[in-house]
Amino acid sequence: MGKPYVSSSVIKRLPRYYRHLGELKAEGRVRISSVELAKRLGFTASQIRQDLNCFGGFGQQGYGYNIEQLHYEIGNILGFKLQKKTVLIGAGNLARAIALHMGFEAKGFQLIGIFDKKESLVGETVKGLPIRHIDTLDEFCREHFPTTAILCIPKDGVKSVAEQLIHLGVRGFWNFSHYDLLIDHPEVVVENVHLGDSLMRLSYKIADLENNG
Amino acid sequence: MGKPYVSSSVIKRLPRYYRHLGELKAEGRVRISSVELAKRLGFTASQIRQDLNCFGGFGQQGYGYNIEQLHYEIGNILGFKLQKKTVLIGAGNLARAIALHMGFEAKGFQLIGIFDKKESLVGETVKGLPIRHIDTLDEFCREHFPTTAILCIPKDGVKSVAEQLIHLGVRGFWNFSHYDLLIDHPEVVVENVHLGDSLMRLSYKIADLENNG
DNA sequence: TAGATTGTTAATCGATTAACAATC
DNA sequence: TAGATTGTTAATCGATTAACAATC
Repeated sequence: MGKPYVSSSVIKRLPRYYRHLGELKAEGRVRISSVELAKRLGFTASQIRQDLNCFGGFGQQGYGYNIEQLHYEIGNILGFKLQKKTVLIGAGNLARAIALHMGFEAKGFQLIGIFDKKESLVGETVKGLPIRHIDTLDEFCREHFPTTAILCIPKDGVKSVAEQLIHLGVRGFWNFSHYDLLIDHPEVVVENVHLGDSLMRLSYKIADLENNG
Repeated sequence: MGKPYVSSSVIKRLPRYYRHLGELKAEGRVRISSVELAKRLGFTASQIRQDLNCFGGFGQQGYGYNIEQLHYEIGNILGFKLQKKTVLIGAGNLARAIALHMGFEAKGFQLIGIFDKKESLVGETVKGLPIRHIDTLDEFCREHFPTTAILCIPKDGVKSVAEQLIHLGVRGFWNFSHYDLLIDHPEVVVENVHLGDSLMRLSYKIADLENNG
C-alpha cells in the first residue's frame, strides 16, 4: 500500500474540515465549492484544494465537492472505519468527562474498560462500564486485547503504565497527563494533549492584548 | 510599549520551554546550554536561541542560560504576573477536573466563580467555591469584574453566553465546547481546545501505522 | 588566554498562495 | 457552448537550520 507521506500541517486541518462538513450535511446542504468552504473556515481556497488533493480528487470541475461524500472520505482518511478497542486509565472527573462526551463510536473507538487505583471507585459504573482496579489491567488486556489507551492519571504514574500497556499490545495513546510521553518504539503513536500549555497560550494572548492590541 | 510581533510558531513552543525548565529547576540544575536543552526537547539549538532572542538576550556567551532566570522570564512573557479574575461556566465533570488540576494560581488565573444552569448543583462546593445559578452571572460580573471565562458547557449555549460575557467585560475565553468560537471583537482573545480534533488526529496516526509504519 | 556558547546573519527548506490549463 | 470550479504547477512567503563572529 504505502500512501505517500502527508505533512502534519495538512493532517491538523482535517478534523476542522470533517467537523464543518458534518454541520453542512446536518443543515441539508448538498454541495460546496472550495471558495465557499474557505470563506467559512478562514482558510484560502487554494489551501483546501491542495490539502484534499493529497488524498485524491474528491471534487468535480465546475461543480465543487459533494458534502456528504467528502465528509465520508475524510472520515476514512482519519481512520474512523478501523475499530479501535480502547481502555481508559483513571476514573476521575476528567476521565468521566472524556468517557461521556467524546463521541467515540463515530470515530471508531470502542471503550471496553475503565481502570483506577482507588479501591473505593471499583464497581461503580461509568457509561455502562464497571470501574476495575488497576491491578487487574494485565489480566483484562490479555483477554480483550485493547489497541488504544487514554491516560487520565497524574504524571507520576504515566511512564510505567504506558510501558506496561505497550507490552500488552497497546499501540496508540491519548495522553492527558502533565507529562510528555515520548516513546522510542516506532510502532507506537502518541497524542499528547497538555491542557496546561493551552492555558499558558491563553495567558500570553491576554497579556499581549494589554501590551499591544 | 508595543513589543514587536512574535509569530505563533514561537509562542506555541514557550509553554514547552517553561515546563521543562521548571523540571530542571526542581532537579536543582543551575545552568543549561541551548544544545543540551535542544537534545532534551527534540528541537534544534538554533531554534531555541532564535526563539528566545525574540524576547531578549537571556543567555551569556560561553556559559549558556541560567535555568531559574530563564524560567522566570518565560513566565513573564507568558503573562503569569498579570492577575486574571476568572469564571468557570459549567460545573460538570470536565469543569471540575479543570478547576482542580490546572494550576491556575501559578499562571496568574484566579478562579472567583463557578456557574451552572442545573438547579440541583447550586450550592454545592468545588475547590472551595459555591456553584451559582447561571441566571446570577450578570449580577456577579457587575460586582466582581472577571476578565477571563472558561467555557465547559455544550455547544448550543456557547455563542450566547460568550456574547453576554463580552458585554460584561470578559476579554479572554478558554473554550472547551465542540464549537469554534470566532469573535469579531478585536479586543477579545480565544483559545479553542477541541479535544475531539485531538482524538481524530490520534485516530489518523493509528490508521497510518496500519497502512505504512 | 583558550574554550565554550551565545546572538545574529545568511542559506535552506517547506508550506502557503497565486495562476491557469483541464474539464465538468 | 459558456460558465464554473477543480487539480496542479509555479511563485511567494515564512519558518527552520546552519554558520560564524562576538564575547563571556
